[in-house]
Amino acid sequence: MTINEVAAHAHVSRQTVSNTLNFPERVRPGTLEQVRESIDLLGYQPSAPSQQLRHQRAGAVGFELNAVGSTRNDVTSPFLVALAVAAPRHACHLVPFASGDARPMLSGYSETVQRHLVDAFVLVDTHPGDPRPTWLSERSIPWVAFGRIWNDEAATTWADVDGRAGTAAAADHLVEQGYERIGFLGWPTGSAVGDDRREGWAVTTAKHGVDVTPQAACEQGIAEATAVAGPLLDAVGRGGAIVCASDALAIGVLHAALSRGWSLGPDLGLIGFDGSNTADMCGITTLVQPLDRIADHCLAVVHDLLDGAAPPTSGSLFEPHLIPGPSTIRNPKGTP
Amino acid sequence: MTINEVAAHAHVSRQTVSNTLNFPERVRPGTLEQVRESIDLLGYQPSAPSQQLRHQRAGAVGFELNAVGSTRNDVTSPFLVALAVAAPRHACHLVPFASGDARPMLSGYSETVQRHLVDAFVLVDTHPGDPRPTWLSERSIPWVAFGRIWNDEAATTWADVDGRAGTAAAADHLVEQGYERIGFLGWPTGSAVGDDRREGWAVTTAKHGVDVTPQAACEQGIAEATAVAGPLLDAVGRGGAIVCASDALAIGVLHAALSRGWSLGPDLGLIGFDGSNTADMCGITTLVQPLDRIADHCLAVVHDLLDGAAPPTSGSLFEPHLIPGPSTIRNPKGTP
DNA sequence: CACACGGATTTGAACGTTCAAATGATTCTG
DNA sequence: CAGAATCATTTGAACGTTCAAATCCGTGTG
Repeated sequence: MTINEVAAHAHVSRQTVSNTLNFPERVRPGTLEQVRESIDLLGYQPSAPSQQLRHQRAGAVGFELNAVGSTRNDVTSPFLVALAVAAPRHACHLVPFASGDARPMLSGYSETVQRHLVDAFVLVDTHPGDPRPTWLSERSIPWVAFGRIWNDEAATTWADVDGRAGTAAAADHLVEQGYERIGFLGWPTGSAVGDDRREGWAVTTAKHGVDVTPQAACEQGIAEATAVAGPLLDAVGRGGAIVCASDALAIGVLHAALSRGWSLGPDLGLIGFDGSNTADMCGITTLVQPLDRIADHCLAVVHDLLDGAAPPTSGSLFEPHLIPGPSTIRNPKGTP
Repeated sequence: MTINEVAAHAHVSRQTVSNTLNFPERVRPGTLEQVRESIDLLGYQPSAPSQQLRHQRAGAVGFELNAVGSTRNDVTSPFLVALAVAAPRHACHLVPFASGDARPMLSGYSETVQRHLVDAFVLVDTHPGDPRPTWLSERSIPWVAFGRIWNDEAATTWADVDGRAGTAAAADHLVEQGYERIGFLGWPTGSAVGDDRREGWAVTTAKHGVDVTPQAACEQGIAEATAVAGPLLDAVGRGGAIVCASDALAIGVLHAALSRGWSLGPDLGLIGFDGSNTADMCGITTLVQPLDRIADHCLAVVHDLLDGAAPPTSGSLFEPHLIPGPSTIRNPKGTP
């Protein structure tokens, strides 16, 4: 089904059909309706390759998939879904690609742009020393990152979750639920994300005058968390609570708690971070990242960049949303 | 960088450049080398939109993303990565799309084909009554499924994991490790996948003459598994083992075991299914699906269909691979 | 030495779309 | 009522590629 077939059916020229879709105000109302009828009747949809060729724009955004399947899988994979949902709103589609292990790091990026398969990228799993932002900027290829850009203070095309606000909300929630001893399990000091999340907890427990606020740290992982959870559980005691920097850590703590015969909620308040499926299935209260809004923001940014607009004046932080689960219900059915 | 610029640089016509890439045997050796030099020097890569337009083929495969983020997330999301890795080998790329909740079920499929964004689909999360296979076949749009096709016995364009072989390997492994009482936790009878997995365990434990083989069933979910795990643990007793139909179920059993103070391995042998990240992080022995091979097979099938080849004579089953973890080490450091 | 033959290379056309310019139809103005 | 102005519509050209047909050029043959 091509534009010419529609034109023939509606007894107009191909350009009138084109105008009907792109500049309806240029077409006389009567003709407009008639053409629209033909379009609907024939189910015409313009061919993407033709438009891409004509416009010299792919209308697509590249997305490197290596990260999915890594430790941060819980976040990046739902984020990809959020991007796919948001894409139609920005008149674009996604092209995921995986740079094979054997090939140069950035080959996937250069190939997809050079072949005009994509005209911009969404980066995930950005980290200090990440070569991608500078590499792309040097070639003036538009990009936006989910996650802060550590290399370059001046970079503004990024969106991230407000970890501080998240753990603050977690601490608020625990106090509200009646927990009086609130610990924190995070990652070793030095990672900006981790420090941010720790600080939200620290400031907020202080604000509420919580007395017992032990903390511990370990690498991201369930076994790692279980290993260091002991002293933390001792410190907050039965009936205390722990805020974790990630859902994996929370699950590790859960295992440690179960091993001592503590049950989630009454014996231990527990809050994770990221809104992973597993946390939900375990009944752990968690901080859900607003991935739909973040995805929308990312696509809006690259869309504007492609239209030649100036980059935003700063990166964007999005507050996570606390989803209460059984793990923070202190009195399942009863009065305080 | 277009073919014309390369042609000018190499002092030949555009068609010679085209032939250099597509039919090198038509080009005189001397010219060939000279043109190749220009191509390398200028870093030319043919434009995908042009080729798509000319060939009337997108060279892309559609992939519906709704399923990712669902309960089967653990499998579909790594499968997408496997597809992305395999895609370059089949000279194609992926176009993931999400049918928004508000819109008709199959709109994503019809739009992407009509716009020539994709020319085939890989289906996941197929289920009895799935409208997609017939809908696509009626329109003679090539497709292949990861998961059996329940509607249509005659369908052969699918690949799936051999659940029976998987749980059989699991039972073998447990016997080999010295476990003498081996139970099974699966899904309610009726789901073909679940029944298949149950049977592998049943047949193999019988073969080894295992005496104590209790079983139980519940819906897919961690809490659900924990809820029904009690009697099963009682039946196999301390030092027994349990094979599960999925990793989520295994984690549910793990929680029940931890609550009784049992430790994985010595007190309870535990095996999950699917090779999820979480199972790995929990140290649970699991059956990893060969997603890379399955992805490769799927893309090969649609590629052949697009070339007009006849569909395969039957669907393909792939045996999962058992990855041993601490959860099936009966004697951490010692003799039997 | 004219001529057919073969391989190497070039030119024309087309894929479906949209921009720019040209044409056609209508109304307004003097 | 001729001519200008405005609006609606059509035609030509181009995006980069590849297929098909045409041209070129050196060789061997009658």
